[in-house]
Order: sequence, then structure tokens, then C-alpha cells
Amino acid sequence: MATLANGIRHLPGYLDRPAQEHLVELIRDIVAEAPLYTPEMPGTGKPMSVRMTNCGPLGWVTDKQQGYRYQSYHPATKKPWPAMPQELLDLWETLGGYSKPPEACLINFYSDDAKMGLHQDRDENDLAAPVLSVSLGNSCLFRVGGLSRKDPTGSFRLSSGDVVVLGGEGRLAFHGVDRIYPGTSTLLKNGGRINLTLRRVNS
DNA sequence: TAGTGCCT
DNA sequence: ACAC
Repeated sequence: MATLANGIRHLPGYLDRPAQEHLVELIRDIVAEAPLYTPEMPGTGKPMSVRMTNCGPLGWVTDKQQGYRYQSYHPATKKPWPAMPQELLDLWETLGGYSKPPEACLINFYSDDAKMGLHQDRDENDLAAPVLSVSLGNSCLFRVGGLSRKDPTGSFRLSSGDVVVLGGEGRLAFHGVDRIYPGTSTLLKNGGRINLTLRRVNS
């Protein structure tokens, strides 16, 4: 376990291979019910390169008209998000150190050429709760800065099975994904990377 | 500005 | 990493 200068915790290889494979199975079922969709930037409608879906009572979504928000249903199917698997509730219980359970699990799928710009997770009402991130599949170059966009940044590699906890000082740290490293994992047969982000939304 | 580009 |  490594704690970075900005308070972010990195747990390399926290999930073993069988646990990773089990999560992929669960995600396959979720995606069958709540298909990955292409989010849009607020205002411009520019598509993001990452595709998304969610599980849990709430899901993070964005589109041209309404922008970033949490809502209880899939934007395309209008159906409620699939339930949060017990395995993820357990992970939150073990690593989150927070009294209330997570309400949203954002599932991000990165193709090998997808990226995500530097941003803050700040659409939650409960900013005391940590954000838990699970990496599956190909490795990525993860970038982390400070509380201001202008703050200097550093980067490190995230591999399949790694968990990152953004809590305390690091809860509102700017972060993003610079690049995916193709062919660095055999977990996902068709390549790419999956990131699970567990969040508490309502205080 | 949860993005894009690298003759930056 | 940085500017836009």
C-alpha cells in the first residue's frame, strides 16, 4: 500500500486473478442489462472516448443538455440501474471505512485508445465519503494533481487488480487517465480497460 | 477542461 | 507537461 503525497492511497494487486475474473463476470451481466453508452460533454455534446454504464441505486451520467448528474435510471433504456453486487459492497466495507454504503458504481470502459482528461469527482453531495477505484484489464497511465487544476501533477501506472482510494485530502484531487497500454493484461479477451468507481452520493 | 494536440 |  502506497500513500501519495496528496493523500491518495494506491493498493497494487489488491484483487487476485480469480477475484478479477469474478468481477468481470458480474460486469458482463450488468452490461447485458444496462448497455455501455457514449457520454456527451455538457454544452458542446462532444462525445467522450470512454463508454459508461452504472450499477447501484444511482448512476453518474452526462449529456449535452443536462450535463453532469446522478440519476436512478439508464439514459437510453430508462430502466433502473442493475443492483450493486454484494462483492462491491463488501469491498467498500473493507476499504472505504465509511458508515453509509455506496450508492453508485460507475463502470468506465476504456478502449485501447481512450483517455480521460484531468477532472475532479465533485458531483456528490457527500464529500466526506471516499471514492474507491478498481482497475481491470489493460494497464493505464494515471495522473494525479492537487485541489486546483493549475497544481503540478504526477503520474503512475495502474494495473489490473489495483485499487485506488481517493479519501481525506485526496478526495477532491484532480485526476485523469493519460493513456492505456495495449496488450498488458489477458483479463479482457477483447482488450481495453475497465474502471469501477464506487461513490456515496447523498449525505 | 470527465477534451484536444504535439510546428507546444 | 502544458496551453488552449
